[in-house]
Amino acid sequence: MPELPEVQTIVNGLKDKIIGKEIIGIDEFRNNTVHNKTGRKISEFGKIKNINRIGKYIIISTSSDIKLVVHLRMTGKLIFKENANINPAHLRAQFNFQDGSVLYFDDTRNFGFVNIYKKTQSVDYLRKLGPDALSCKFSEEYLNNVIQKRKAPIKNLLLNQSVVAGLGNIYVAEILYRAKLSPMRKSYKLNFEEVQRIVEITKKVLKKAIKHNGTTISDYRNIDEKSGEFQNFLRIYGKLKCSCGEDVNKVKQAGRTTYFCPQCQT
DNA sequence: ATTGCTTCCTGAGCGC
DNA sequence: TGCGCTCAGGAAGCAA
Repeated sequence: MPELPEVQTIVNGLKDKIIGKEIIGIDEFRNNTVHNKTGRKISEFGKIKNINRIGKYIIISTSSDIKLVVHLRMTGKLIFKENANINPAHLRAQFNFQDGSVLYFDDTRNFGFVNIYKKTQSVDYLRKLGPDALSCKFSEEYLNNVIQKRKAPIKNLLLNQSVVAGLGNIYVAEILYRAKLSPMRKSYKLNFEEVQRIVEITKKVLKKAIKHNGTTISDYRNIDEKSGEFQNFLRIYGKLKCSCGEDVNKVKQAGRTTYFCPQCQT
């Protein structure tokens, strides 16, 4: 469910609420949710030191050099409460802090996970990620270089987390619409000016979405269970008509729904 | 190496 | 009301 802006909104919320809190335990309510690869007891993890984001991954680091890697996939939510007083419908795990506050991990479809490593452990799936979409490493030169060698449609390439980390189905649709590029265009056929447009618009759209706390279509909520507001700024994803009057086309690309306007996007 | 299809899982929304 | 079908902000794991 969540893409970069939604994950960033969650990270911002967590920074506000849980830095400095000591983890005293993690309860698991569904199998295969929490994977502790540290060889250490959860009671030894210490206090939350920092929270970061790489692509759609949330990285929570602690004072005893542990990192908790959380991925929410389609329906995962993190919900923070000062007291353990709610019972989320699809609770998979909860983090208990020394002061009685709780972080719930709720996930309807069971696709998400919490993996725990020592700081020094190398994490394969993180190593394989491309540059984060908001980092300066995701530049015109970088994307142009990657794109020249690829035959896949530009939409599929932008969804590939090893090319650029953080984009998902909604934001790729919005970016290509605003860049006036057809999602079906073969990557290597884009010229440098078009690549520039993609990179520039990507950063602009993501920043604006973060400012509006992400996009809520159905499941996504921040850690206070509040919806985002960027759905009010969507121009193509989920739309029936383009502002030009043309019907929005809906096709499948690599198993995912693509929305585009055949008039405006070429 | 790159690509795209299938799969994991649950629930919402729709037509009948 | 209820059944069956399709669809969903993701990404591993395959096979070609």
